[in-house]
Amino acid sequence: MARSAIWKTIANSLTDDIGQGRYSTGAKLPAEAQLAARFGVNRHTVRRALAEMADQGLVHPRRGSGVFVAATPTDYPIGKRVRFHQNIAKGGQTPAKQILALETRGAGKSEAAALDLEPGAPVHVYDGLSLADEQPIALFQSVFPADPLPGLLAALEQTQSVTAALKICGIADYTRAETRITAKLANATQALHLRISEGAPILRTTGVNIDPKGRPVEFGRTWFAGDRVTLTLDSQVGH
Amino acid sequence: MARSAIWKTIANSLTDDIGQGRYSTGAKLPAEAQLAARFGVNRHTVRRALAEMADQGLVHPRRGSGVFVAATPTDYPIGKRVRFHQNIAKGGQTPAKQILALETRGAGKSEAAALDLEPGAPVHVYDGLSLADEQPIALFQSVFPADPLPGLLAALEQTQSVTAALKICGIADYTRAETRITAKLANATQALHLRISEGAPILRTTGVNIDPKGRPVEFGRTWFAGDRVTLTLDSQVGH
DNA sequence: TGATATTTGTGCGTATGTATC
DNA sequence: AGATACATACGCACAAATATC
Repeated sequence: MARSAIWKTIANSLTDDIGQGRYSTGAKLPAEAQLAARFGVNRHTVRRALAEMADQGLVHPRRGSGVFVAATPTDYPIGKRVRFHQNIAKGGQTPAKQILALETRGAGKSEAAALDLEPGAPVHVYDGLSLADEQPIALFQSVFPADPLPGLLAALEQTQSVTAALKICGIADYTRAETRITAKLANATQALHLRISEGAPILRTTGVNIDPKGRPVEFGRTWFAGDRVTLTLDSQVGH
Repeated sequence: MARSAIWKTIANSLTDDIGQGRYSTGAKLPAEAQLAARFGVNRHTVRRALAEMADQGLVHPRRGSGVFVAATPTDYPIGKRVRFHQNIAKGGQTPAKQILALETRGAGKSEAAALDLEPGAPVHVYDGLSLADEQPIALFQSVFPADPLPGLLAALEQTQSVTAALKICGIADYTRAETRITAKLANATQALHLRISEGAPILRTTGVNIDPKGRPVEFGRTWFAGDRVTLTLDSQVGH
């Protein structure tokens, strides 16, 4: 049996090192020259192994700086009930939210369509930033019909939580009716807030939440930092 | 009542033009200078309108070339049953698949874990390209346990369809057990196959399909061109 | 291949109306 | 009322990418 290529062995070894926690997330690997010396191979061979690992998203090189262990992305379940606080807490991380803007204005076309309103009807808009363990995870914009929810903005300002604020306004439960997902590149504003570089990959989801009677209560758009989040869908049922 | 900004009016007007089909997808809008003349405003004002539309993904500018109407992305439902042919055909487009590679080899670690096999156990691997209306939509790699499916590669070569090939091998139905989604940037190989530029956004999904008895039959990874696809999840049920 | 025109991207300066303190 | 900040709009010039001949 042919033994596998040296670079594969090295890649496996380093992958194992990372898996065993000998290099923690964000840590810098030894320089390529040092790794080459350790494994007794040419630097090119180490580079081939690192290239493979970078392609798999395990590490990311920074020219002139070093090769760093990539942060393992946070799992974010997209199911019938999407709850940021629960999702993050379940993964053992500490959730937090930061308010960027709270306002009431007229609904745009797509917002009106999603919420089943007339264009221009008053809506509450909540722009914010979601964090896990102090690290920005996602930018979001939630749009709510204003008429049935007069006290929502005040509740949001207090709690910062959509779930809690809706409960205060009399909506004890809501479920996800539809979700759409695309990939985008971060623009300057998103990059700034999410502390990623411009042009980094972004997962954009749009979703509509409905109350138990089927009335839309929230139209949400979320921009996840692609490097930090994996959306997971567990055994969902179609139509 | 304050009239709204000129640039907003222009953005609405152009958005309407696109919606009405006066500019079809892929078409080039008149040059900024011409639009400025048409609306009787400064070029900056037109640019502000176009910037808004670009931010919403309605158009995308190409320096030196023009501003083009963005293609409306193909909807791709991710539900309990994920079937490429049906998904595309339902959207009124013509599906096609192109085989890039068919082989049998030993399972890697992650593949073995997903398929509930020992690492190194034989697996069939199907690398391919999915197209809708002749346009590349996604790259995929499907991995199947080889032992229970001896004739699979031949069936795949004939039909190019996973569903059909599995049926030939005695698996009449299969459902999606788990799906994971992240955003990446296209590398050179992916860019080449998908005919997008390197660094363009990619939607990567990994999923496991199981037969009615709950045994994993396929471990699939798919790289969607982010600009051309929107994943949709309709009313799924969690855990 | 190379020169030229076209088109978008960027920067600066100026001016005006409208909120906000 | 005054000062300040901000959004909007116009004008000009040049850089950078692309298209064309």
